[in-house]
Amino acid sequence: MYALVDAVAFYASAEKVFDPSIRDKPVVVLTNNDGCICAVCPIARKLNIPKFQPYFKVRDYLAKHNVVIRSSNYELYADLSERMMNIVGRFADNQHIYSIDESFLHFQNYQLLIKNWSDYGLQIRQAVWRELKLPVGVGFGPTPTLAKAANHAAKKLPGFNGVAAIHNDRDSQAILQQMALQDVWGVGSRLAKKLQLMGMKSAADLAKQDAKMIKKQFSVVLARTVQELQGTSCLSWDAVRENKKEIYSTRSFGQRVMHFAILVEALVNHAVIVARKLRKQGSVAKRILVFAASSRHEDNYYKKQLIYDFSVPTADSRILAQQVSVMAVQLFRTNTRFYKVGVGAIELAPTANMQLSLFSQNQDKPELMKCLDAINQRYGQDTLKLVSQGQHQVWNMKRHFLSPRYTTHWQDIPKILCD
DNA sequence: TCTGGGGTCCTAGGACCC
DNA sequence: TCTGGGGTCCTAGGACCC
Repeated sequence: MYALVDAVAFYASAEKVFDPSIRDKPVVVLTNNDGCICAVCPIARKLNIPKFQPYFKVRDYLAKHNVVIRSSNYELYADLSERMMNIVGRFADNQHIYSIDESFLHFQNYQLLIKNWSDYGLQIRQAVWRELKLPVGVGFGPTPTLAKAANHAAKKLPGFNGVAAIHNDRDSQAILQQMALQDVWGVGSRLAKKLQLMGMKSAADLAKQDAKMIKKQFSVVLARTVQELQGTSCLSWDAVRENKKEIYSTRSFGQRVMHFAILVEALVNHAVIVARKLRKQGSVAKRILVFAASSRHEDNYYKKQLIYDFSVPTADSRILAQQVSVMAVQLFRTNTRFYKVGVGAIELAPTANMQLSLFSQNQDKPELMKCLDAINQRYGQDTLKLVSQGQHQVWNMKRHFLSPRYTTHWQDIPKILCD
């Protein structure tokens, strides 16, 4: 049995944890640079506020309905996420953290002990609420895709109170019939449209399809989804938590950037982030991609990207940063209003069998990196950093509606005032 | 003033080679 | 008369997810 546990409108709910005064109000959270709406709490959802709309387009509507607006407070969310994952992880022998607010659980030994999955889900829900004041949804199913579907039902369909369990075909039929095609994990708006043209109306119709036919007409990926909906596990537990094949760090600037030095500084910071993520999953980069672009919404849209192959694959922050700053020279163009830059490691190898080059000296200092990670882990990100990462980071993002970093900064710790 | 997220994986089509 | 293949690698862009 699998479970998927995730938070209800995680970012919006996280904002409510330390600010009970907004718990009964509609709350939305904006993406980086306060660009788009990325989380809508259940109360705000009733106002039909669409996700991923540019904020400036709905600003008046939000103001009219007294919607509370918050910028993304990643430090707060990351910390709450970690706590939530720890609580949820206690309930199974295997956990895979899928995103900041979702984790899959896999029950092997526990399976024998659990009599009633719905009750068990309720226990998970109650534990997270009691210890963290975050609402979660819990879905159980014989495959990861069905667990996802059950989770969707738990939160969106009437009759389930945040917990749903699929034990057999009858259960899955009942839920899939009420599910839209694009609510299936792996089916987006594009695929949903095509499937509708073939006469399918609900997730249940997709589940009825012949996987071989789907593979022929669409892709392996969708064929897998169909089989998963039918109750055949295709994503083995190991596949669910496989290492990433690409690792990116990209960001748009708070203001347009026209200076070379600032562009380089931003790119170096992305390189450092990519290097850290690589080390975390035990990979080294064989090939990296670096890009810089102006805004798509502007005339003379400019984008340039470059690829570089390391003769010796690496996850060393210094080496990646160095290479990226060399490449920045070719990305830069004068009189260009740069809007977004990024670095990606697009071909990876495991650290364990690192290929050494015959001709070039290996500059990697894994021990130094280990030390750097340990210090930053303990004292906060970028406590120890490269000089080229810069001091002030003027290019950083715009966050006008930022809440306090309640759990990660001493000066922001909640105070209880007594008269 | 003027605004438009970030991350990962997949694939179609082009370039190149023999 | 006049035609003409197939594999690999690369890359941009698409699709999906949250």
